[in-house]
Amino acid sequence: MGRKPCCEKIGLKRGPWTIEEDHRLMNFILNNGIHCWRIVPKLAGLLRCGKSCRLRWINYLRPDLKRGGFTDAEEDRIMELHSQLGNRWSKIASHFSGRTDNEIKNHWNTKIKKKMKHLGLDPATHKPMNNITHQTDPNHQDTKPKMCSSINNEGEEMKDQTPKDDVIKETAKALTDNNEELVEKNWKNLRAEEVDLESLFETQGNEISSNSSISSLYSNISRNESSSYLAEDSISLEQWDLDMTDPFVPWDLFAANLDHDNLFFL
DNA sequence: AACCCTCGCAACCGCACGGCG
DNA sequence: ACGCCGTGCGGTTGCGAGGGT
Repeated sequence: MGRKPCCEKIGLKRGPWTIEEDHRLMNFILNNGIHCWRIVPKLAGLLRCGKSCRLRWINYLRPDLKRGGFTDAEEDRIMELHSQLGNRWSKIASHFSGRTDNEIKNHWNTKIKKKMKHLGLDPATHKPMNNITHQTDPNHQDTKPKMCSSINNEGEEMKDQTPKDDVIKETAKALTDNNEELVEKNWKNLRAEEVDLESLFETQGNEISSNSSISSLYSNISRNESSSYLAEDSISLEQWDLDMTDPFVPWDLFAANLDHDNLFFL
């Protein structure tokens, strides 16, 4: 009746890995490589199933993992690849060095999905959705940005949006008019369309260089851009980086001493 | 202080797939 | 062609941390 389990579950440990288990697995793999995950736990002296060992290695112990928060560029790339590949996380992960499919999948489900909904895009289709928020907020209709170039290829959905050039002109005027609210609003949309706002700011810089309010606004938006998409996310990327750093495992030392010839199996 | 809720991440589960005899 | 086996993949769950009441 059905397939038998991949491993004998009785007597095997489950749940979070201990440091000692991590060290045992790391030492074994680095000394012996991986030929059969099923026998790895037995030979390494671990009360885990092979699947669990594989997952732990791939998602956490592998020395080439990047770890830490995703950059805006990475997020944009994930969205672009997701629009082309769908939920094929391993395929998406293959476009990034040092990122795992699990990591990307988690980031998608916890952050990017929210970000897209916030921008009025359906995470499943990457197309604009009829959002109640937009219907009740007249400002949203003109500022709905596109996030992915692939959506551009579809064409139709974007035709009714405010032309990018007009928004740029409007933003430039808002800069000179000291209209902080409009600058901030347009900034997010233009940034989402990959408009070089730094150049725009420099262009307008002569006229507003004495305007400390707009300058500081620009700095604040630039610095906190990613978190500004998500008003509910109060953790900055810097903070996240710190939180994501594992204090117990000396990765750099580990990687520096690694014989990369042993990683043929990755 | 205690409880509840939400969020993010690590880990698990079950199915799919490919290699091999 | 078929069944077995090991591995890969994507969806889901569990749990700890942090914030709110």
